[in-house]
Amino acid sequence: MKVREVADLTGISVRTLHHYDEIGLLVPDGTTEAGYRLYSDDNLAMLQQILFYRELGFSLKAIKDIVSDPSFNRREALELHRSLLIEKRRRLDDMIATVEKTIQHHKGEITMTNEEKFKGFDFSRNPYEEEARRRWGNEAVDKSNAKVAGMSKDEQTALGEAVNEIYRKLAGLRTASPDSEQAQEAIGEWYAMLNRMGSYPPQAFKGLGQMYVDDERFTASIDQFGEGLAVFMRDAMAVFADRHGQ
Amino acid sequence: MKVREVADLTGISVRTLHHYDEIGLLVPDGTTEAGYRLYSDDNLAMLQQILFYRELGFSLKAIKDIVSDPSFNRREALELHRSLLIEKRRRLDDMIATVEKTIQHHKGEITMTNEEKFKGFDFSRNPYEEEARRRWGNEAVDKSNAKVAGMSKDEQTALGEAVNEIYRKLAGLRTASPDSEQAQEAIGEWYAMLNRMGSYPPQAFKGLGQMYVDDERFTASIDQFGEGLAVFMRDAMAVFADRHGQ
DNA sequence: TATTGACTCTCACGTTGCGTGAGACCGTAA
DNA sequence: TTACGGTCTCACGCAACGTGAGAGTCAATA
Repeated sequence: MKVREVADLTGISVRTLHHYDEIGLLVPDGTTEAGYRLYSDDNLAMLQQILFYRELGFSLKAIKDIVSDPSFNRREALELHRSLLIEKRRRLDDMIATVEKTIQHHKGEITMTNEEKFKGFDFSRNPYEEEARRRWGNEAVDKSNAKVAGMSKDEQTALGEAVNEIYRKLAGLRTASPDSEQAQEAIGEWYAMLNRMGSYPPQAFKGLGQMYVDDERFTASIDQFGEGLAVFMRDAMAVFADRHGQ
Repeated sequence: MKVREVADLTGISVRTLHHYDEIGLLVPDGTTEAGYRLYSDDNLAMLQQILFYRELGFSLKAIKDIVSDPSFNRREALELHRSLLIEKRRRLDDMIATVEKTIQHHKGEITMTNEEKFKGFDFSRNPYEEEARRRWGNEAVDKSNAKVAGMSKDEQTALGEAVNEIYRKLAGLRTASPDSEQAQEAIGEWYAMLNRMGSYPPQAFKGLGQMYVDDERFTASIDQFGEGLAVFMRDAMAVFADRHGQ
């Protein structure tokens, strides 16, 4: 496919495709003798990934790092996308609620604090680090700090909220069996998430799960999302690690 | 409130507030003798509006035009916000569905066309909407969007089904003459349908029909119901408009 | 065959919406 | 009165393209 066709298909501009070529983010697989860019189906799949991340507010540089990472797993990435998108929708819900409240407020029906007025619009004020320190203790945070520090505020916020999303999902499943399909799928998201921040081979993942139960600080903060969640996660993580390690 | 307080409350940076002051988008109501910016509650309300529009992707210049317009109606604006946010969420739903489909696709369970792969990613550059805004102005399009966005999922599904029904009926008639009684009756239903969503004077209706043929994206999607349907509809719509316009 | 007219290419500068210091002043708590 | 954090105004930097300019390409048509 030539530039124009790709542009029409995806809704982005020709200039944008040129730009992505320039910075090496999306280099077309082929060119005609005349120098026309020719995009393959693989290029299109890659572009889809790029647009996913762009929509989520990642910088092009960050996107390049992500998709060119050899450990980049398409399937896990897609599942991460899904949870990030869901998180974004949740934020939109907050904003919609804020608007509706404001409308009511204008009708004089209720009162709003200034803080309420901005609920859902609070993107850059990032609870990630504080919460993470609370949740995992300082060492764990320091370890992943290198990676996280390289991210933009938006990316960090997205991550922190995605973490909450996974916790909530797991909390909702915690009465099921840890080796149930749903539980394993959710814990797989958690695994993918952790591997965005650091490198966790299955054994480390399993050990981390054990720590959730052994270290009461972990237990306490995890169980905020639901009584017994830490134990459930430990078990699910163990099953996951055993199935995926060799 | 001083800059820092506003920044903390809203999650935007001090620099951003300075910037908004510089460009005259949000000038604080007062200053101390030392030159410190002092933001009033009105300023905060205005900032809320600004952030609404910003989140929706408007440029700061556009936002300035909007909020400084004397005819700017806070309540209507808020209701428009709500519907635009809901529309955005709907697009997010599309994207989530696309991701889920892609995940299934990776599992080899279903196949996807290239077009499907990009559904939901065609945001502001939506050619239909842009064109419609150019031709009939913003209010008509916004109102139509608002109406559709304000519907429940079920209602939207029902609407979509009704639209398809009319298309099918028209497709069945497309070999007849565009000014035949049957054709004119069916196109009349189409006219009624459109007027349920927005306001289309006969001339706009005629123009819309022309667009079905001029813009190949329209043509393609309409002709899915039958080869030549777009052309047939344009002709029938022109006849209808001529007969019903004054 | 020549000529459109739509498409593509590569520079290269312009624009938006801030980020990021630098250097100076303000305010209050010890 | 000295420290220390908040605030001010320049002013340059940067990402992600937009927007021509000028030139080559390609298929259809006169």
